[in-house]
Amino acid sequence: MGAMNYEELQARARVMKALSSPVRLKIVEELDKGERCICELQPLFRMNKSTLSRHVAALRHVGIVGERREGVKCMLRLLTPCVLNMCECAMGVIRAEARRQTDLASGGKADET
Amino acid sequence: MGAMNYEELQARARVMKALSSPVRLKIVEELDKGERCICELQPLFRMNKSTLSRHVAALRHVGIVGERREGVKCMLRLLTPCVLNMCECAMGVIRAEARRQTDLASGGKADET
DNA sequence: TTTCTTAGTTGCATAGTTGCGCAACTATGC
DNA sequence: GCATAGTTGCGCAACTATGCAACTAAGAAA
Repeated sequence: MGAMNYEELQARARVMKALSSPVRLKIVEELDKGERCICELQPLFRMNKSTLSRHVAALRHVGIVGERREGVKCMLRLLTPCVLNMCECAMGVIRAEARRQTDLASGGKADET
Repeated sequence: MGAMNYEELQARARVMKALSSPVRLKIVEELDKGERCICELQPLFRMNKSTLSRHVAALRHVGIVGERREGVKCMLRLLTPCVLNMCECAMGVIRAEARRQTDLASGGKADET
């Protein structure tokens, strides 16, 4: 991955930011199971529907989620299942850090994913 | 990747958040080339060293970056090169979205504005 | 030793951003 | 008309990014 200009870095940062909320990650996780409308997502969260709508909008805005109108509902789906890889990578970081903490406690050295 | 509890989602969100800034992404990009101290990173940004120090701290805090003291300097390095995969994934999302925009513009499928 | 220099961190103040609920709105269908 | 599904404007509280200045840490010089 070569040197990037600032616009590219910003674009990437926007994608990361869209995924930097547990609520939005949970939405992604749910949509991975299949299409859902917001009204189906709502019972999974105890928050105002306007707030949930904004979280979904954030994901739509960067192109992670797409919508298809079906009567009164907006059916949502993942446009880029690639984001699941990102989640896996994030887990890698978390596991590596956890390992480091453990190894620190038991005297050893740790590294890498 | 099975259903996750809220703590796991939060942990992932923290990793994403650490990468949700163009400055921090650039730091990661630079550290991918090899160890660097903050004083070597500084010329790449036109910001106060305290601000840069805080960006680095954010990356250290989630376990993306580690440090090794060498005299007066703190040599920084990527602990989890896995984050580069995340960046690649983010590029995938960006490219997919760009493609969608292009298809829309050239009178493709959807209606939209 | 003490002082000086370089590298980095931290407290504080400020400007800007985000997340949230509430209420009002649009849009679709009955 | 009414009901359901979503969006949007507004205001507030919490958080983030930033620069400045003061600080610590380590080595070099006097």
